[in-house]
Amino acid sequence: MPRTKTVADGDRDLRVDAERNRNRILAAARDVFAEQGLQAPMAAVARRAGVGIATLFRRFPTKDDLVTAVFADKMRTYAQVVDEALDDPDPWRGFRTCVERVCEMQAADRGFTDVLTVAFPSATAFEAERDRAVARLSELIDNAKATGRLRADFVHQDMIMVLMANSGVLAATAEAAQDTWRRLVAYLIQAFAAEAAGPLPDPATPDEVTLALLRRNAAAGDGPSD
Amino acid sequence: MPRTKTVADGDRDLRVDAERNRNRILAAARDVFAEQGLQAPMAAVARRAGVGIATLFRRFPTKDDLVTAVFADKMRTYAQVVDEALDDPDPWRGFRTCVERVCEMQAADRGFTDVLTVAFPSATAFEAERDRAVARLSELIDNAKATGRLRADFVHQDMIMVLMANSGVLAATAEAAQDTWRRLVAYLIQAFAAEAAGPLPDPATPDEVTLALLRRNAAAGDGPSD
DNA sequence: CTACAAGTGGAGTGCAACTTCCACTTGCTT
DNA sequence: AAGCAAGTGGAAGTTGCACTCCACTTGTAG
Repeated sequence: MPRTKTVADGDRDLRVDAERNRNRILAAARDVFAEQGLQAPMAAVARRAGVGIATLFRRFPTKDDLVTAVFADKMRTYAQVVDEALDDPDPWRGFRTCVERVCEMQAADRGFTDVLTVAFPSATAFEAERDRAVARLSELIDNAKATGRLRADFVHQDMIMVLMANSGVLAATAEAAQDTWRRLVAYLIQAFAAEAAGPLPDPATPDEVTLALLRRNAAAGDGPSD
Repeated sequence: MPRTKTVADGDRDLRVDAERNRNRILAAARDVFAEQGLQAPMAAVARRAGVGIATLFRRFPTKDDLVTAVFADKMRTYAQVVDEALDDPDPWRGFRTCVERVCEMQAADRGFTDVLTVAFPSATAFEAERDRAVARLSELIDNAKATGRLRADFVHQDMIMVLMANSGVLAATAEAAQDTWRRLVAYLIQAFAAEAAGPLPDPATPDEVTLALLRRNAAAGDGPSD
């Protein structure tokens, strides 16, 4: 038994060249998706990575697998932004910075915008990260509310709403008026301030929002019938 | 000279059955796009209209042509909403109603959401309507500002920004949490109130926003090169 | 150095969409 | 009533993509 194969879940140990190619593919996919969005053809990723298409599909049997792998990282980074915001001695400033940072990341990555707007792959890879992020975010929100600066009726689902809204602006302004998202975010943050508080419709439940965040293309098979 | 052919621009007078089919196609397209979005196949429109595909393409040589024809109407309706808002004796209430109504229309029509988010066809058909709408909108905005309720740094481009943002929320919540857009709009309107006013990044120029609104898929040929 | 399993690349397949072609039908003119 | 241009439907053509197949190459164990 030459190979030690201790790792079970998906990646047994690859031959060194294969491992190198795998990394190249991931890096290429990160770039390509960020630039062109998720609809970028697999061939483009392969070309950028300098490998054949077959190699790409051997490592990631389906496009969803590749997308998932690429964005698992990103999701981790998002969670990290929340962590950093928690370190800010001024929770309200931390909160605002968090919103801005997250939207900025979105603006820098067309692929992530697509993930929210257009389609999303298998969910499981993200759930752990998501739950952790939600917990931290709720903490941040509570702290900010405690200062009296964040309106009391803000809920963590609103953060996802911000991402969705930002997503729409980014998608529409990819070619022109590219800084529009900053204005949107500024408006929203001002709306989140306690002084601005007026009545709001009830938010969706966290579960509904999660569903909205992940579902999307699962319903691709709903029959248009006639 | 049997046929009177007075109408020059695109539609000479059709045979009565052809005219009937044309109307059926438009009605079908309106429905199909509203339900399924712009990515609905042409075949679905033909099927719904009860005509063959060739008939559809004879009337609208390209999918863009059909989309344009369908949404020229809608654009007119949008402009009308602004007109109604101008009639409101309370300009600030008129303004808020206008924002809500427009977003509501968007929510009711998945196709219009796509027009903003995903792609857009030839521009010319809309320009007249757009210019008129902008003029009326500016008037509405000025009136609302005069009451002191609308913040002074609001610009008409912000209305498009609202549509874009709403578009993102709607696209993401098509399957779940479908009322999220109402909460977004409520937040935004509160942000537009004078009391909430804080510093904002400069808006894009009107031209940039128009470009962003119409361009989108014109750049489909930009070479990903490597 | 040799052998072979793992790895590779590019041609090929299937599919879903837009668009075109063409043999047939039909409303309108005389 | 007859003729024919306008109109029609569905079958093909085309393109763009995800994904597969297979003859070849290469890292590595003995």
